[in-house]
Amino acid sequence: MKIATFNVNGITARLPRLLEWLGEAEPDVACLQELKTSDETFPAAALRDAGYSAVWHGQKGFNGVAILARGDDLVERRRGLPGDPDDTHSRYIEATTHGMVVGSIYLPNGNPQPGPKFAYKLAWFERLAAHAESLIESDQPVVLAGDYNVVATDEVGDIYSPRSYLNDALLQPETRSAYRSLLEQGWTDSIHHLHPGEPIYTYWDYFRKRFERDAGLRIDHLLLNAPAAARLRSAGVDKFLRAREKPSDHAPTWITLAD
DNA sequence: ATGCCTGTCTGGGACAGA
Repeated sequence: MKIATFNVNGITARLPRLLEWLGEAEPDVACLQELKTSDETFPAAALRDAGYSAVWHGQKGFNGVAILARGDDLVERRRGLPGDPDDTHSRYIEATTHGMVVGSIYLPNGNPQPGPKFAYKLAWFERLAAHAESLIESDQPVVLAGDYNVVATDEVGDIYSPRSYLNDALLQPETRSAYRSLLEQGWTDSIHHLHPGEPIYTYWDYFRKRFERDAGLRIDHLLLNAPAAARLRSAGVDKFLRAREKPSDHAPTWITLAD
């Protein structure tokens, strides 16, 4: 069982890369973020032709999350996080498939900080933690996968160098503390668990030759509750896709679970 | 010291991203 998360940075512009990656990597489940398109314009037919059913929560121009699955039914169980009916951003969708609960997460970036965007990030993080608390004890495997917009530490496993990101919302103590609190509920950070300290990045800025220099960040994470973690076998990043024409600035990040 | 790129909506320039 292969489960992936991929911030596509615009599913319309990224459709060729997305389709070729689905064909090559063959994930059973794929969480997508930053669709940047409305519900009406989501390319469901092209994905269906590629063998994937989908649930999605779009938004015109920015945000937007989806879950794709093949080989089993995919049933949406929630769109949006509880706790703020006035939140208009499309940043969370949750479904059941293959006997698991899967959440696709696009946590707010939060820049510039301090400011209202950073406050929104921290508030959204609290709502995510409250919802995660309701999932952690599930007897079913639960996978919360997505772009958390958190660099967990200053260590080289998480970021090539913190120097040019010191002021960034992704590295702030409040952001890291929120992520740590979430993990302390009992979630396993898949890549960190299997590859502690290894520089395995999931995002590289488009400019300053950041990809060519492997000057990356690990901000896309797959969090597992105990029944899922017990089945964790491997984890990695499909860095090859970031090297192709018109790539996303993120690369697909994946785990495999024992069947 | 800095979105230096990129996508989207739009129709040229702003906004968002990290």
